[in-house]
Amino acid sequence: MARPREFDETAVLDAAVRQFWMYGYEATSVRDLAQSMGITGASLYNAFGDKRSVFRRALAHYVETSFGDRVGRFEKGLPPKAAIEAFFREIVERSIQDKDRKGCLLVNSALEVAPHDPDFQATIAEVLVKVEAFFRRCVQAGQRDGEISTTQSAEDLARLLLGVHLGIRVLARARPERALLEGLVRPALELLKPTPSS
Amino acid sequence: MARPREFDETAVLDAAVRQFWMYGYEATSVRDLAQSMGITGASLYNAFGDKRSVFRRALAHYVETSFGDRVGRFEKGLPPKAAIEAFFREIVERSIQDKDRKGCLLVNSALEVAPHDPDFQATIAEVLVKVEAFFRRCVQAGQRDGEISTTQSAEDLARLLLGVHLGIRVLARARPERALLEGLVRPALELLKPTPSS
DNA sequence: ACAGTTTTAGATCAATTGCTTTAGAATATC
DNA sequence: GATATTCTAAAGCAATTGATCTAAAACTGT
Repeated sequence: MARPREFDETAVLDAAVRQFWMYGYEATSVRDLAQSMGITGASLYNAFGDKRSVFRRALAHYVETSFGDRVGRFEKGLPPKAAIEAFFREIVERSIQDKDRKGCLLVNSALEVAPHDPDFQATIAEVLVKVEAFFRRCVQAGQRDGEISTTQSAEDLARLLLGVHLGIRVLARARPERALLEGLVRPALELLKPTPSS
Repeated sequence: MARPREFDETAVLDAAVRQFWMYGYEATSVRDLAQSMGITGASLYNAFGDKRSVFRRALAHYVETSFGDRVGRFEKGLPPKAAIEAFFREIVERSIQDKDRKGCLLVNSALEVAPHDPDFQATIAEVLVKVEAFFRRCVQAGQRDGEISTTQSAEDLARLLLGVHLGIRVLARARPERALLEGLVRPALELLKPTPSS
């Protein structure tokens, strides 16, 4: 019963993601946002409420299309250890390819916005728990199949993989060098190998 | 031949470090800075030039007193493997203790300011190279002494330790939980152990 | 066709940003 | 003790910030 919105919501969200991803929350002004989203400031406030809400929506959109998609592709389509390897291979490759050094919006936000915003703190921590849970499921399945070592608990191995993952995301912004990132992953994957004796 | 400065430079730098550490570069205004440093805005510009320069000095001061001090204490006073363990133990402990979730100013800056500022990009990358070099020296020395495994190259093990370190720094801001951080470090240290067979 | 609603665009708001200026107080050298 | 220099304090600068308002344009349902 009224004039319909002229813009596609997921399309403008993609643009918002890109902007926050490149410049962070604080350094992105509402005008920057509106321009890159191709809408006016009034439309932005009309459709989303305020800057924080745009960010909230953008972050959720990013997590869904980035991490969620990756987990879906690898966990269901590959054996556990291969899923872990593919996960890291893809992230390393994208980190090296990305000339903008954007890193990971979630990790960037974990450092920039989480510490001073209880809401985002909880949201971001939850996602990190999900990343850890993904690794844990893979490790547990691999341990059952005998393709992953059982000398360390699945919990600890998952924690290590989470940490390695976050480390890669930091280096992707500061030192996106292939030798460094691949060399970092190599020992981590080696740690998963079962001991030849058992 | 003129009126001397009324404030102690390292004291105000400590205050600047604390401010940038807690709120980041963008979210810290010059007024915030001046107030926490206990000097006026004019004195700040008089003594340091501009906000960027204050940050540059503060970051250098932080690296020196934080990372530099730690390396000095552990590398010279402990056997190589113990130095690595002490390094991680101290960082984990401080991360858990810190109610402000400040994390590490260097890592925070690597994500916030490095990607868009070539100067800081180089500076921060250099420090990360030094962290990696510290780990590599420890691993190499440990491998010579036989207390660290030689199944992986010292270069790769150092890269892994660097990545684990950065991962801890991220989690320190988002999920500073003892079980998580200690569980993360455990497999990494296990990886260093020489194989019993050799 | 009309009424009702919601979109747009652009001007505009007060507040804050990094930074400068002006004025005066304080000190080392001669 | 006079001079020169550099400090501090506070007001003030233009630009930008997040957010709002007014009005005109556009669409749906009756």
